[in-house]
Amino acid sequence: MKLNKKVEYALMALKHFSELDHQEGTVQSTVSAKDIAEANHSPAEVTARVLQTLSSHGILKAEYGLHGGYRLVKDLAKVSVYDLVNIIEGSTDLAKCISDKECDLLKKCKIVSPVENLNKKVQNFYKSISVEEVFHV
Amino acid sequence: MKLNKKVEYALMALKHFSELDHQEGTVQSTVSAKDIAEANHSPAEVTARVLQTLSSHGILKAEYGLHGGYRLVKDLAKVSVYDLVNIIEGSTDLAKCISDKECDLLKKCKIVSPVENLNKKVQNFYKSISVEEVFHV
DNA sequence: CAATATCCGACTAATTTTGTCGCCTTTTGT
DNA sequence: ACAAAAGGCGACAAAATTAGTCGGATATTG
Repeated sequence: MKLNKKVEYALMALKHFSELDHQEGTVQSTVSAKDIAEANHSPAEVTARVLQTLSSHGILKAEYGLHGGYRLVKDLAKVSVYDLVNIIEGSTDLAKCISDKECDLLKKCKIVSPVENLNKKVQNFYKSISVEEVFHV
Repeated sequence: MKLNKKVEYALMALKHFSELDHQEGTVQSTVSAKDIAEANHSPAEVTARVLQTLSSHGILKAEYGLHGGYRLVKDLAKVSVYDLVNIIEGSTDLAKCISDKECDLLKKCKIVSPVENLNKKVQNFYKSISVEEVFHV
């Protein structure tokens, strides 16, 4: 039931981007992975990987080169916690058995549908919360 | 964000108990840890431990001896998913830092209150779902 | 008093999470 | 042209957590 570090780093990074104020009509400047990591005291390599993942999913946009880095390109009001966790962790399933075709136990067990039921409720809940909403306490 | 095995075993066990039909006004018969484990194909020792935990928290009642075992003594409509996870896992915190006084990172980081905020929302959600509700798909 | 239960501490094994390293490609400034 | 700074990515190593096992103690019943 815990958030993992990568999701935390992603949240920290997104918060960093969301706090950059930038002029109306201008393009927000880029921030390098290194700078994000330093600002958040998060390990550089891991942070870089997280940013790459966010970039490959269209939340950030990456730019190569000397003054490269990342830029926020998606409205965080339109990114749900569900989206974020799926992007970073790859799944929001409550139990492995839900996607696991080889689970002997759960084929026999009586709780597959109850767990699937709970799973849907939880996922819908996470879908209902945007990242922006999380930041505005 | 995943349920761990112990919680799954607990759900399976509770479902087992909830399906024992028993006469109005009579005491529900006991089921041993061994029987529960066999019925659910769950490892005996771990299952036993889970049942002990449920027992020490007043959800089941244990009886020693030859015809001993466990008996459901709490209305599952009054046990929330939040309760269950807390009993089995000891915590429902989304991030370690929330209870961890020694987290250097999070003292400096910008997302403690956002994460606490999200944490409360999630916990309230889990409080709103009873175990009985999970079983009645 | 033997059989069958729960109870519980300590331990091991397996898995997952977390972080690191090395090397690659792309872009920019000099 | 080319060095420096940036992202991209596969493979690996370390740490932490989760899952499961073992041994023995206590309680109850026939």
